[in-house]
Amino acid sequence: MEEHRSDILFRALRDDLLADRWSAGERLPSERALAEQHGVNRTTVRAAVGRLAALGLVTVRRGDGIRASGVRETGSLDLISHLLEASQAGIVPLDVVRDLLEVRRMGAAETVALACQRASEADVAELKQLAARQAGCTDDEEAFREGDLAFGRAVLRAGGNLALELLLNTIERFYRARPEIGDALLADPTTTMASYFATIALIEQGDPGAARRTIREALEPIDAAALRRLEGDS
Amino acid sequence: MEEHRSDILFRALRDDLLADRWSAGERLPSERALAEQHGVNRTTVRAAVGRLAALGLVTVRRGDGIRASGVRETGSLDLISHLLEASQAGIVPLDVVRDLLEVRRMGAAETVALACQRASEADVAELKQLAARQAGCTDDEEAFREGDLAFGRAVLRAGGNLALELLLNTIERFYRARPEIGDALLADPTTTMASYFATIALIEQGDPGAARRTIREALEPIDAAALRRLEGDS
DNA sequence: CTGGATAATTGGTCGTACCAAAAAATTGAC
DNA sequence: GTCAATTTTTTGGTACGACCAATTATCCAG
Repeated sequence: MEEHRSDILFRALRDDLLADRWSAGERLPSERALAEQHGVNRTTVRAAVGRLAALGLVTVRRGDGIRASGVRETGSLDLISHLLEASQAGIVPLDVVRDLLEVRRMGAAETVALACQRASEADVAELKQLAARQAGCTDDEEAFREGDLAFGRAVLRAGGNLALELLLNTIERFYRARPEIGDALLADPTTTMASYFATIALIEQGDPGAARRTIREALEPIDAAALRRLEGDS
Repeated sequence: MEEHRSDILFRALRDDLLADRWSAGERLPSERALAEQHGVNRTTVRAAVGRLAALGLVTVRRGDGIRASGVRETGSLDLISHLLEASQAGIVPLDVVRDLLEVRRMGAAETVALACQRASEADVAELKQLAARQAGCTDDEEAFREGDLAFGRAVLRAGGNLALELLLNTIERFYRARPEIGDALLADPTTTMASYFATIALIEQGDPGAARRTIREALEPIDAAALRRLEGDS
């Protein structure tokens, strides 16, 4: 559990910012004031504010102060993992999940499409090997899950787009922050295995456009079902 | 110009990390050691390391230390803006631009597709108004450019996907860091205006699949041309 | 009112000291 | 000798207090 004092302060300020306690451009209290208000040292405040700045929630300028910056205009995608956590934020969590799943579909379709264009024979061979290895551990849930990630990363690498890899990292961080979401997306091993071979077939076929359509159409019902499942829980 | 001592140290460590000076999981020198090596206070080191951690380049644990984490596995998309800057990094800048343009095409296509599904009549009316306003300032370059951003954001808002908005923020930060890239993507106002009306028509048509294909096909030659132009410069 | 010098505010860095978590070294039982 | 528990060391997290530098707000002369 995160319980550093700077983490607590970070969360508090983050929630306030996401709840629009300060409008864009408005100045937050000074570091000294924040320190006194929250009963911590200025060192701690600076650590928390630094994280806010990295997320694009505030901009800090010496002599001026800490200014809130519009979330929608300057926020980083990394913010996504925080939107669910923010208790007081005026955003419905399920919308965030839906949005992220849409981005995931988009990223997955593009990844396979790029792999269609750029995958080498060695890449395809590796994918086949990974798929085969997965077939051997359909009973060991944890190993299967890890192998699933490895397969996804291999496709990503075959696509040869670093930006896309980084984008998927952010999404993965999101799953890690909320395991129940990752769980809701899991299908049974048999279905998953079938998707591996379908993906490999698409890549060998080499038609990016077809790959985009196929992947999208395959994921849409899965995501919709996951969303319904999550809706039922809450 | 950034010339805070923590910024300088941040860049130095970032470049070393991107150049794989430390392999994934390996420990960097302790904060105290880094402070001495770089002739700076530990406070400054902590500020720099905090930024690295926010980018997913390192993980910091009390008692353990600062460990490098594989860029491809845990890096944030925000890293993209830094990949070009990193002088010693073993990555060819143009590849990064190509990768990011691919992500941009993907995001743009998805944005319009979502707008097809979710744009209200008010949204479409706003888009038309923004396009009309742009028609009125085809000669004022700066105003036109600003209006262009506003139009893009309006489409994004019509799509109703916050994650996509945040994703585009990151890409925009990238342009801001390297203005020559944004410049290379600019078309003449007449062409741009035509793309506005084409976009609006697509949204009114309401066919997401068609929108994705159309937008993608429209952007591919533009991006390819920009890439060639950038290649010629270097 | 206006423009420029001046003062007050605010973030950036420094130095030191101490706490807490993790890892490394030591010790001791078997 | 081996391995477990314990102690020591290392390392990040926080606290004060002080001073520097950029920005803004203030005040005063013209």
